[in-house]
Amino acid sequence: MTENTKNTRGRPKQFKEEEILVRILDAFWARGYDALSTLSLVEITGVNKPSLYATFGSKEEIFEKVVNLYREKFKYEVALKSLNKDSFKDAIKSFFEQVIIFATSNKKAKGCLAIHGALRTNNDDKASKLLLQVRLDMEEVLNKRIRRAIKDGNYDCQFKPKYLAKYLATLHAGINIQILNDTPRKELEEVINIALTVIK
Amino acid sequence: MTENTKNTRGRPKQFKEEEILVRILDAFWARGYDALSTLSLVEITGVNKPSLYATFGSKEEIFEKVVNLYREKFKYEVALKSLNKDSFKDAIKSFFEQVIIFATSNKKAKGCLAIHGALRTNNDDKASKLLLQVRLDMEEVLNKRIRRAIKDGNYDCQFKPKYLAKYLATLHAGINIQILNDTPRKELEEVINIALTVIK
DNA sequence: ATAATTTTTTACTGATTGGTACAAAAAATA
DNA sequence: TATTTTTTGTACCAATCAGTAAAAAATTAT
Repeated sequence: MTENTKNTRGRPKQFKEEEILVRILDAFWARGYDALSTLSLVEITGVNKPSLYATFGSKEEIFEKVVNLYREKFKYEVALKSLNKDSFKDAIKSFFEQVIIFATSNKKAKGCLAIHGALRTNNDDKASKLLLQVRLDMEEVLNKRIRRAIKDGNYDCQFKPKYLAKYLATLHAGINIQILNDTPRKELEEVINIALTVIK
Repeated sequence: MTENTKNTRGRPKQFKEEEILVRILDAFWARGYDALSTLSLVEITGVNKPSLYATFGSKEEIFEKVVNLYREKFKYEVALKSLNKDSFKDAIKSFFEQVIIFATSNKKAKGCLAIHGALRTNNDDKASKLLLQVRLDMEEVLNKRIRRAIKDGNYDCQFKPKYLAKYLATLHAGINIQILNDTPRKELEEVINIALTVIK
């Protein structure tokens, strides 16, 4: 499916779907849903519109595929790399360090797609709802990590885990706005230092 | 200037500039800069386009006027009502209570214009830069309140004031994303309770 | 009345939006 | 070689965008 394997009839595709999706992800990440026109998609990918539509569907469907790519990317580059540390506080601290690295890793984009891309999208659009789900997923991941720490006796939590998770998700969102403000990385780390004094 | 006072020549204006600006503020607040078309402005205000352009200027200039309205509104309805409390922690806590009330006060809009409206705007647009300035202003207000508390001996600050201010601004931004997520007010208050344990 | 001034109304501009019809091109099959 | 299948390239669609030209309407000043 992904490759133009032998024995397929018809003119062969002149691009690889995955490569194109990655390029489109970067573009949506940098500019949001509404601001990125389908003509821009053509210029960025080098694939003309009818081919894009035939392969990926409408703009909304393209965005849906891109968001799924992003979720995997975030999961592997941020959550998995940080949250499985033994010490709970180290894990959370590492999570936010990775968030900063991740949010500034895309040369053109600033911050997290789930936050910036979402907010640059009409509220009632399907795209907006997709990205809300990504944000809620993220909170759920933090929630699970908190409860694991409590269960394993690694963290004496003085708050309701649900609300601590929401606090961390709020912090994550806020950090991303700071990234949009071009706040230097060093200052973000100071903010996180203060924020995480609530733990332990 | 604001009213059609006597002794003015020419056909009288059929609207009051201030009332129109307030209605436009609500609309930009709810939908952001890009998503609100000039045609929508006409429908919302009942004033047709040439009159709007003659009175307020281009869409960007209209937005600039609207942002200034918003800044005053925020200043008087949030900052002044809360930050002049004697106790520093009470002041900050009250600030966030007011933020929540303010962000949910507009029936149609959710959250803070400076955050939602901004993020729904192209990064390189003038509108985006205007709203960045509003966010930085807000941080500066918090910064001043912190330094005043330290100077007056009301708060033994263990952090650099600049970074504590940035932390609070980050929290403010995050809270607004949570409001976009439709997080209930009660949960937001729990988040703030946790967040403000860093103080004292 | 008539002239001067300002606002409103209608109708429009060129540019851009998401999406598509259609035929040429390139491959496998028969 | 001829046919079938799929993708590509061109050229377009109606809708919407921000912004405006020009004349009609409503007022004050002469």
